[in-house]
Amino acid sequence: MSNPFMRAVPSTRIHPQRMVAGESLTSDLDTLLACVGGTPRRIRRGEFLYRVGASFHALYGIRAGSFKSVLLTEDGREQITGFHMAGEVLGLEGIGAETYAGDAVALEDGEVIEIPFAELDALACRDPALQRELFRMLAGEIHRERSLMLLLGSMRAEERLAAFLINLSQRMAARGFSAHRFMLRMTREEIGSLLGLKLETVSRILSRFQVEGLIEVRNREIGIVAMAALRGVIGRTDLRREREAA
Amino acid sequence: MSNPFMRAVPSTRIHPQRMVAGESLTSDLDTLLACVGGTPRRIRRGEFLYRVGASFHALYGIRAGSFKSVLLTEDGREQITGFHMAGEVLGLEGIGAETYAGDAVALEDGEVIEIPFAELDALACRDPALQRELFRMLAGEIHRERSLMLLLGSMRAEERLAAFLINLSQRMAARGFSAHRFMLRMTREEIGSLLGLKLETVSRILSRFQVEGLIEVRNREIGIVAMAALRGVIGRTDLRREREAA
DNA sequence: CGGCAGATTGACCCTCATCAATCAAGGTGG
DNA sequence: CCACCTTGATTGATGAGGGTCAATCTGCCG
Repeated sequence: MSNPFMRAVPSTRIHPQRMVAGESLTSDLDTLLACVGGTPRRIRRGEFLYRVGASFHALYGIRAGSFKSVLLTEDGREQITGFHMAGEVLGLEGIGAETYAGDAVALEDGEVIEIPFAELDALACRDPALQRELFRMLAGEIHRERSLMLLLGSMRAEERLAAFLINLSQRMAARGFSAHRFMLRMTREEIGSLLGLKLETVSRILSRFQVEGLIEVRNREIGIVAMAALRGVIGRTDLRREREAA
Repeated sequence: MSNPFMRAVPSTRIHPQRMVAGESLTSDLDTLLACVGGTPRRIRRGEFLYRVGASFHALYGIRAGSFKSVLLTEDGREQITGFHMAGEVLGLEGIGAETYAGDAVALEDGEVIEIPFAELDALACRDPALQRELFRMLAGEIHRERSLMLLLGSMRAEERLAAFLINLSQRMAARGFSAHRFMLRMTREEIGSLLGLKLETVSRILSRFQVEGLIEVRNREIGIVAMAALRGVIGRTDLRREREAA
């Protein structure tokens, strides 16, 4: 699983020399904006970008801030299906459907670009490159979700947390920020919701990782101390660990 | 969660009067074949339709038989991401990518139609309706996978099994077969792999459902005795059950 | 008939959810 | 500025749910 939580971005489209902290990189969003304009819109923490069932009319490119995608069951349970940061595009799952399939909520104040889908669609009919790009983004979405399914279906709690941290680290690095020290934008409960765990489990395992010298945790600030060891967590079974110790 | 495992098919595209056992219905596959031709190909149980990493060149419409989609982690774990039956289309996740994202394996002897994607793609550039149809199918795939994520992330073993059986029943009904009696095409282990459970748990819970009078199980033959009660399993917590009993 | 894959069932125990208490950090109003 | 409240995080105790190991059983095919 290369990227359990992040839309895969072909490395050929990244410009390493431009990877300075905070500078925006070539991304799905840039690709779209090169084709159509969009309307900027400020959004505040807790606000909904769109809600499940609302009629699909636009994609949203994230300029600043971060978001969560949320799904609901009819019996009231909710699950987070992803966290999203600047440069990513939200609302893709509405393409081909009449309505948005879930909620998108801002985790902090931010800014998005609203890209009307009608325009995009009209353009895509005449521009095969854009059409291909849209397919590529949808396929990326499918890939990302499959990776998460794999995590939810076959990993243990420790492995899930390790995979989550590694992924966040990679995404930060890809955006030009430090891969070893970053702030979580979401609560423990939200992390648990994504990973299929309870918030107490998330908290306990973060503490355990700290005791083991893998990471440093101070509230929402994460420092990755031993990346290799963190990667090693994925794949290890506790049974094995105990038997080796015995 | 309307359809945890099945690609959603808008009801307007179903022809109720045609729902006779075994007759093929209007499906994604028919829609594609109305646009482009395809090459029929017989396939035997256990054969691979395509493998992860193989270069993406075609979609496959299932004419007969059933298939599983499988994903692998680099550390060797595998997980099934879906079972597919006649009328459904495989390989969608390759659209927009260069390679197939997983394996597709036949669960029994069957027949597929190979639809070269190059042709489809060329047509889609000139035919907005076809383009829209492809987007719709991709969105359906995303929707199906999100539902499975929800199941994996928030349901208990009993609920997962109940959801699985209900979904199979609906799909059988949609294809004109009995919704109350059908054969499983996959092993307990494969069911477990889809649902994030071990084969013993699958077996135990099927037995429990039988004792409770919800279903009848004889090897791979499933009879659904109390559909309403089976639906009721989803949402109930065992704690609640025990406290009510006490 | 024997062999084998798949299914069932039991015994045991590990992982994680649950319940609950405490703590830290911010924000608000006096 | 401090008292107060709220939200989020940590940590402990306990037990249920489901994984693991293992024995047995069934049906099927050569």
